[in-house]
Amino acid sequence: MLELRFIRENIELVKAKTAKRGLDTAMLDRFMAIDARRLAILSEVEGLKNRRNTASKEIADFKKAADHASAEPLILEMKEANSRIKELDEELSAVQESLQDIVMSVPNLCDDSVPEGRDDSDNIEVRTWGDKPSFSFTPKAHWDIGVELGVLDFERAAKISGSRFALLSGQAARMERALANFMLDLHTGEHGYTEILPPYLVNTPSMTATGQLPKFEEDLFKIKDWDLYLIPTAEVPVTNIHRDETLEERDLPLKYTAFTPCFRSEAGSYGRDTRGLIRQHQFNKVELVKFTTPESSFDELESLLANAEKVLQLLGLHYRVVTLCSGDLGFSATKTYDIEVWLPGQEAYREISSCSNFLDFQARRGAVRYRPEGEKKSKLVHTLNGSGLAVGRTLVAIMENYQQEDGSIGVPDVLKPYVESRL
RNA sequence: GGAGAGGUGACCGAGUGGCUUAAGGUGCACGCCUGGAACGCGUGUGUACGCGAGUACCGUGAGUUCGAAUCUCACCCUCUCCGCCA
Repeated sequence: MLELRFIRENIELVKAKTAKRGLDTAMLDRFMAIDARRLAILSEVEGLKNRRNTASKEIADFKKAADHASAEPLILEMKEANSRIKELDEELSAVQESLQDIVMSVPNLCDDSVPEGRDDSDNIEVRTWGDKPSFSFTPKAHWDIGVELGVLDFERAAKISGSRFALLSGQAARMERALANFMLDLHTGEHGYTEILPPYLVNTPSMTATGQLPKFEEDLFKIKDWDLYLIPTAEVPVTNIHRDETLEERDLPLKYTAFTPCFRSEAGSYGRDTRGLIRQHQFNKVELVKFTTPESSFDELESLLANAEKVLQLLGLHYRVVTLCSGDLGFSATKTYDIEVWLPGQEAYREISSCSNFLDFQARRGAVRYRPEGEKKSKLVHTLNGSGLAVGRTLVAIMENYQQEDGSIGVPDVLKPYVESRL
């Protein structure tokens, strides 16, 4: 969420940045009109309330002096003023509600370094790491490898749950677990993150703070008869750890990592990625979340990205980093890097991590502040997060990159302790 | 599900209709003191909206009143005990 006053005072900038994302700016014109009405009501009703407050004190003084005759006309005056106050208050809350609806659906301003573009084809490659592996045979897609090995079962998953669910067994299930442990050990042991195991069901205020609500409810699974949603990413519960809190600057940056399942309805992606593990209603992810000062958030974005890249480097998987263009950028983010891993079975780079800086956009919605050293006024923190990594897609990458001609799958060296300790 | 207790500022905690513009304490900031620190003393210390005077905010929402943290109603949450249960 952007600050109301900022929108009012920088309306042309906000419109330009919203247009850069390829979005309609008509709502911003409505914002200006409604906001003007709001200010007019505010000035009238606050004047009346001021009068009421002073009159109430006068009445109290008269009553104390047992001078009921002098108090009477004031009481009558206030009875009349109150009916006008009630009128204005009602209009004010209606106006504020529609203003709130608009402000909550205005996306974050994209950073100046974000390239202008329409969709993912306009994303800009920043760098690549490693090389595409070469094969003496034609590499297969992971769904063929997995089904042939008997470790991926999509048919039974469909029977149990439906489409876009998977059943992992044996080596695949164990490797998924090994990957999660490996990633968590790396981020907690080497990168200084604190491990979190959060709730997987969260309420409306939490979903609103991080930006999933009110605009993207159709992407979420909701629990019937409860104010609870299945998390689409650990970003939601972990960022909400400090909702409505004031942190101390010396404690920043706060760095958390969490391994959780993620649940997404994938509404509107009907024909896409129907085979394999790439696009599921349920998948596992190790998430990285940071709370920082405004001064350091862009540096922290670079190190967050480096922390995520490290996972792929240690696994020996070729990837590239892209900067998302304005049209592909998420609603709450000011800048996002995607890491795309190479999948030889599909001869394509596929997103395996998304690392974003949200500036104070989520912090304002969730009221996450910090007190700068030596200052008395608190400020909003900056929040960041990124996948470190999507575990299911990492499993896919290993299956496709480490496949052998005989149909078996090699185990990356760093993963061997995790896999073998389970045997 | 049944019974009871409670939700007040960064934190603890007083406060049952108008000297509450929320006591007191802790923490924090600044100043004094000190060679430097601790201790001590003093001052200050929330959020939102508004150019500002100011207005609003004591779990949430509605109500009573000239006036509500304080009274009424509904709801939410936390804790304790009982029941059920992984």
